[in-house]
Amino acid sequence: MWLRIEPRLPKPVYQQVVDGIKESIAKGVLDQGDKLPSVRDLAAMMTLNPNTVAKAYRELEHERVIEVFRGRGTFVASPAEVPDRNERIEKMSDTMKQLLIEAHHLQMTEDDVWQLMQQVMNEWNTPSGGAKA
Amino acid sequence: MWLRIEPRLPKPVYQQVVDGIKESIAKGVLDQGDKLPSVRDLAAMMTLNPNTVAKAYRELEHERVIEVFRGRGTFVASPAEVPDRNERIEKMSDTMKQLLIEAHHLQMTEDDVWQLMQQVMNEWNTPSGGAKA
DNA sequence: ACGTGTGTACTATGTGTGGTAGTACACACC
DNA sequence: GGTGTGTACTACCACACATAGTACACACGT
Repeated sequence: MWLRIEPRLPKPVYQQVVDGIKESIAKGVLDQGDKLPSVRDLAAMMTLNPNTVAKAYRELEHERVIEVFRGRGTFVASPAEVPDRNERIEKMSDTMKQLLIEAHHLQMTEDDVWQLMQQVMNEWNTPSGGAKA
Repeated sequence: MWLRIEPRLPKPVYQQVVDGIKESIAKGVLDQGDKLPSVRDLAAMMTLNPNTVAKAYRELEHERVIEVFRGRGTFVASPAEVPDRNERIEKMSDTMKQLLIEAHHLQMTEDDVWQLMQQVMNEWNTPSGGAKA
């Protein structure tokens, strides 16, 4: 299964579902048009409450990551206009700024940050689940 | 004042205090040995509860960002061994990975991410509060 | 027309975190 | 001994997260 949930982590479970599915899509494990498990099925598989999964699906639909067809199921959406794009890029900038502050307090130089970023990108492009089939 | 608190934001207030102080130090607005306002004073200034500020100070002390002297006050610590350094760098990596996923869903290329990072670093080094006095 | 599979909506309940309020204590310094 | 400091409590409220259970609305195959 492409999803792994850790109820212990501070990150809310529904958010882990959202992030997990987005990661699977970004990695190409899930592709445009692929059908996702039903709310009830995924809940059973992950031993979660259907409401929790439904909340995750709602969020993903709002971000236009998936498409929901009542009575038929939910599917990975085709890339299209993304809502709130500017706001979300702004939030990415804030996150990066936070990274710089944290780096400073870890006594890292900006070069160290670049290097770490490079490493993360490499690991991202390398692993088995890499590109689409 | 170097601190700005927005109780509306989803980020907990005490965390905003923590981050705000760490940012001020990283920017050089606060320097090694500088005295911070007392728990009660800062609470009054920011219209917060003393307990909330105390919680922030506790967290900052745990990270060795500040030093606390009972009865005397709290001061910006001198750079030294940082606790949990590896764990925190791991967390930075996770954050960067999340950034890459988010970027993908915003239809950004890796070059776009690099460029944004560059821009954030520039803005970080530029502004008025820049280097130490 | 009906049954099944789907997402959705609602109420209720329990738990944990965040925040405030108030009080009391412990220590350092003048 | 008084003042300024951080600390430790207890109590209370608000909110988000999660679960549980029930019911509804829509699509599709038969």
